[in-house]
Amino acid sequence: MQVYSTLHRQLVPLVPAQPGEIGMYVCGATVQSEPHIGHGRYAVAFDLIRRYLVWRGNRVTYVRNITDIDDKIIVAAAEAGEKVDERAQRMESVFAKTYESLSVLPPDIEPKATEHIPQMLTLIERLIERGLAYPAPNGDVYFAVRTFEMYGRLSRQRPDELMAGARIEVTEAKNDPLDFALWKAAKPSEPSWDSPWGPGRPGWHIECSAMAAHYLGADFAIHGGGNDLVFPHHENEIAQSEGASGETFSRYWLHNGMVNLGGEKMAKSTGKLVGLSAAIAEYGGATLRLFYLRAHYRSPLEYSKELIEAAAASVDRIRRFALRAPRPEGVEPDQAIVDHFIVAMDNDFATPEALALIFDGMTEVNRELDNGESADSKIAAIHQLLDVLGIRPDTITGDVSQVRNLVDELGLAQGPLEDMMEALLEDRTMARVERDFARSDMIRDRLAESGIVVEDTADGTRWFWR
RNA sequence: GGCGACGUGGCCGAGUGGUUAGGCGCGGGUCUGCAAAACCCGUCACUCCGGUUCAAUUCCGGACGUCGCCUCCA
Repeated sequence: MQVYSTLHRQLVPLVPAQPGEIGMYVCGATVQSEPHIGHGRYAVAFDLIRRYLVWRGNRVTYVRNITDIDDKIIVAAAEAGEKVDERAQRMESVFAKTYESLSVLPPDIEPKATEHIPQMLTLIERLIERGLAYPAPNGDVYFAVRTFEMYGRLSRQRPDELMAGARIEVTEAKNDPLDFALWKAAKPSEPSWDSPWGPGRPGWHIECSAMAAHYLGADFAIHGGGNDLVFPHHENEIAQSEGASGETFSRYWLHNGMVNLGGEKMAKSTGKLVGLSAAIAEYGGATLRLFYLRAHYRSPLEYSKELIEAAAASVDRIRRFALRAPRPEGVEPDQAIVDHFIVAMDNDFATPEALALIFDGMTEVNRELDNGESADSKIAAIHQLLDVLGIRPDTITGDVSQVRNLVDELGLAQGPLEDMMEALLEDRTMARVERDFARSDMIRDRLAESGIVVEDTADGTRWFWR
C-alpha cells in the first residue's frame, strides 16, 4: 500500500513499526462556530482512510482530537454572550451531528485539549529542561525555533525565508519572532489553568503533541489533517514532539485538500463558506459524502450547486441499484471486482477510480439482470465495497408527514411508512389498470413532493427516498 | 519574494510512451399510458513552446495560468 506523505513529498509504502498495527492521529476541529463544507471533507477523508485500513486487516487506533480552548473560541463566546466551555460544548455537538449524517464513524479516542492539561505541562517542562523552550517574563512560555535544527522539514520552509515573509507576529516577550507559544499567560476573565509559570492556557500546537504521545506513543504511523495545517501547526508539532522525545514523531503525514467556493478556499475568515448542516439538510449526508469521495482527498474540491447535484444523481443511481439488487446472503464477493478495488485504494486511496469501478460493476449487474442472469457475486462485491466507502444507500429517509396527509386524503389507513406506501402504490396501480392516469400521476407527483421517487420498472413499481 | 500542488473532452474526474476510465450532461435507440429508470449506440480530450523518441497527453526543459501555505484555519 502506498500513501502520499507530505513529509516525503511522494508516494511511499505504508510500513508501520509493528506490522498491521496502525496508530492514526488526525487534527480535528476547533469548536468555535458551526462547521462548513470544508470541515466535512477532512472528517470524511480520514474516516475513509481509517475504514479502508481496518478492512484491509490492520488494527487501527484512530485518535481525532477536539480543540476546545483557544483564542477564537474565547472571542466567539464573548460575542455570543456565552461561557467559553458552554459554547465549545454546543459546537461540539453540532459537529458530532454532522459527522453522523456523513456516516463518519466515531474515532476510537476523541480527546479534548482541556482534559489533557497535565500532559501538556509535562511536555512543556521537558522542553524547557532540554533547552528548547523558555519562560518569558510575562508568564508565556515559548518554543525556541532556532534550537531545533530540523525545523521546517515538513513544510520545506527555511527559518531565514520565513523571516523574509515577515508576516510573523512580533511580541516583545519572544526572543525570536519565529518562536511560538507553548503556554499563554491568562488575561483577566479568560479560562485558565495553574502552571509552574502562573495561570494560563495552552498554545494551540502543544495539545496535539501531548495527546498523540499520550494515546499512541512517539512512533505511530499516520498523522493527518487539512493541508492548511502543514505550516505552522504540524511543523510545530514535530518540533515539540521530537524535541522532547528525541524520536521520530509519526512516520507519515497525510493532508487533505481544501474545499473551494468560487475558486477560493472556503474559510470563515473570508466569509466564503456554506454551512455544513444546511447542505446536509438540503441534499442529505449521503450526497455530501459522495460529493467528497468523487474527488481524490488531496485535490482541491470546488463546491457548487451543479457539482452537488451531480453527486446527488450518483447517489440515486446507487440507491436504485441497491433496491433492484439487494445484498445477497452468504455469497462470496466477486474477486475480480474486489481485487480491482484494492489496487485503486492501495494507491493512496484513489476513490474516484474506486467509484468508477463500482459504477462499472453496477452497469454489468444491471445488464445481466436484464438478461435474466444471476449476478449475485458481483452484487455482493458492490455492496461490500460501498460499505468500505461508508456509502449506505439504505439509511436515507425523509419526512413522513406529507405521506400521512396523502393517505388521509385518499381515505387509506394510517400506519408505518412501509404499509402506507404499499397502500398508496396499490391504489395507484388500480388507477393505472382503470386508466385513470390523472389519479395515478397525482399520487406519484404528491409523493415526489415529499421526497419519494416512484418508478415503474419491468420488475414492478419501486420507490425510494431522494 | 520563499515553499508546495496542479493544468485532461460541455462539467467533474482517473489513467497511460503507441490499443475503452467512470460519473453528470447532451443526441439517437429499445422498453413504456406518461414520466422516470435500466440497457444499447454516439459525444473521443489532454494549456502553450521546445527537446528526447519510430511514436508523447504520458518523459525532460521552459513559458503561461490556477490554487494553497508563509497570519487563525479541515
